[in-house]
Amino acid sequence: MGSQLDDTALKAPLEAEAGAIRQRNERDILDAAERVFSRHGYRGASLKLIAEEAGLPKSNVLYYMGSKKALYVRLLEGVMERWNMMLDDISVDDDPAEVLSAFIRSKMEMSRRHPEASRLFAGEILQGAPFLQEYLRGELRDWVESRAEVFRQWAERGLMDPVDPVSLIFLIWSATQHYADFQSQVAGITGHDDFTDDDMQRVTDFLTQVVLKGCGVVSSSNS
Amino acid sequence: MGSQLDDTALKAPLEAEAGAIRQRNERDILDAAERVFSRHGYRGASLKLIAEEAGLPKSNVLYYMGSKKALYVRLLEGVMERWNMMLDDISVDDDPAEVLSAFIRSKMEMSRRHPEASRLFAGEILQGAPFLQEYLRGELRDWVESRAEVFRQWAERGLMDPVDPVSLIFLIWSATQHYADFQSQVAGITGHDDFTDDDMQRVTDFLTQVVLKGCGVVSSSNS
DNA sequence: TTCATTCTTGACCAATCGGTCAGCTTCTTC
DNA sequence: GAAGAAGCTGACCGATTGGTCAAGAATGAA
Repeated sequence: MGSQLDDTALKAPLEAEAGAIRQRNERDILDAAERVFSRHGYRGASLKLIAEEAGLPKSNVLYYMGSKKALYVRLLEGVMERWNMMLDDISVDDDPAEVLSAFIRSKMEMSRRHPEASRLFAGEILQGAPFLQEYLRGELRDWVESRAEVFRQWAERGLMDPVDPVSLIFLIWSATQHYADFQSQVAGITGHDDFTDDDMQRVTDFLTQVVLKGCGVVSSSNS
Repeated sequence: MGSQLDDTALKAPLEAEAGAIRQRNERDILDAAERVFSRHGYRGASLKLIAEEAGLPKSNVLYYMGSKKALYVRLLEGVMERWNMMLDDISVDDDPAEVLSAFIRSKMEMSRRHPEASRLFAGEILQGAPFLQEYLRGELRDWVESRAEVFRQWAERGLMDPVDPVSLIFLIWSATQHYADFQSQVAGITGHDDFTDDDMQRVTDFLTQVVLKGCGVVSSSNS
């Protein structure tokens, strides 16, 4: 439905795309909130701080977001949306080496480019996922199960070892997210306060090598 | 100094071992606090809740611990102490396969047996390690560096691939801690609300296999 | 028994929290 | 330019926070 020209010349009777002012302010608030929530956790973050970070009075934050909880949930939804786009179109006929490499690479890039979002998610899970339980047991579970099935079939075809696919997914998740969630630990130990793109590339190569070799993935076209 | 019989018959002029009442109450408070802090984070945890969990009035908690911050720091110190005992005596002459297996196994057992402690630590790191920066840049860094040196020498002797040892340590840390820190995610996705010892064993075997094979560790005596 | 030390606790406090609201200004649309 | 919608915000509220304190109860060594 709706063609391509409903861009600005529409009344937006329900909500959809609101005025330009609203759009800009909501963007500012969400950006600020992502930083503050990821730094202090849900309860540790205060609306006052978020408002200051966004350069608005506290009342204005409430005006646009309704409540602290609503703001938080909206942030989480945004993260999940970006998240779900990953590995969205793999099939048994793809090359395992390529798919797993791409998976590791894109998760590492996520850790590099959106560490706050990653930490926001991590904090939510760490505290028992009070707002995400439904998502975990629903969408995400299905996502994992369908990828796991592909891995299994690769194993059957002898393209990789018959390892438990779910454990493999967890392994890649945890190893890559570590560089966002535990950034301060990584920085403290390596001494690199600024983890450069080069550092990140080295880690990506390391993980790719270990995972592929460790799972006995036969590389068709390789480096 | 001090022989073995200074057990109970001593005045304890400074602090050391205080009265039996103090010892019992402090233990109760610390246990309760570990649960509450790990569940709600530092700022999310309230002294009132900790007190209730410990079965004491709030004032009593302050009486023994001084302040919320002091209680939290003391908990962290306890976790670090247990932590530092791991892999404390490896040498170049040990068998890489055995050492790495033992490392993975003991970290998995830690995740299994002390998930609250693990989550407490994770929460602290996630928020930028405000209380642990010194520890990270000092003790822990040295710990990592000395283990890394052993890994390097193993590689030189051809006992494993020349992978970056620090990345390898991070990989094992993250993959094992995942099962404590992200317990709710693991539970939500696998459907196993109770992750049994058997599940844990399977994951341990998986990780051991992938890491050893992935790093080209030659197993001398193997399974 | 004496008496100092340790322990226990409810009342209280200033600060901060998320959230409401009335009244204001600024836009948009005809 | 009138009128209604959208945006803005300081004052205010009840609840909760970490922490203090004084006064009393229990404990233990002499």
